[in-house]
Amino acid sequence: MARNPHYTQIWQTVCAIPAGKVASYGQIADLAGLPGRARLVGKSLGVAPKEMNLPWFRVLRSSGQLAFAAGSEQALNQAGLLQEENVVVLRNRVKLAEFQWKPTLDEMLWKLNH
DNA sequence: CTAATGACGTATC
DNA sequence: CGATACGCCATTA
Repeated sequence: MARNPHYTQIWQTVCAIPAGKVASYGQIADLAGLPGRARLVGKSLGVAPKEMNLPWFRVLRSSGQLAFAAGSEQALNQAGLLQEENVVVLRNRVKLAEFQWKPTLDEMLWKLNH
C-alpha cells in the first residue's frame, strides 16, 4: 500500500458502514479519530486496493451529494451500487435524513475489538 | 523549504 | 439552491 499514515484506520471505519446506510467523509474521518481530515479520507479511498472489497460507495459528501460529478462513470456506478442496497439516489444525491449511518456503541466496540 | 492539489466542510452572498 | 471563498492537512511537485 502507499505507505501507511492513517489509511488503514480509515479503511477499517469505512468497512464498518452497514449495508443500506451511508456516511459522509467528515463523519468517517471523525470516527477514525482524524477530525478535520475529510480530504484524507477521500484520498485513502482513492488508493485503496479493490481486493479488499471496500464499500467506498457508501461514503458521500456532508450534503448528501455523491463525491463524483453527476453523469460521470463513477457517479453512476456508485448510484447503482447504492440502490442495490435500497438507498434512494435522486439527482446525484442521497437523503441523509433517512440513510445516514448513526453508529451505535455496539458497532463502535466491534470496530475497536477488531 | 515553498507552492500546488484534492473522492472535503462550513460560512457567506 | 448555486457560486465563491477560505480553512484543513497529507501528499506531491
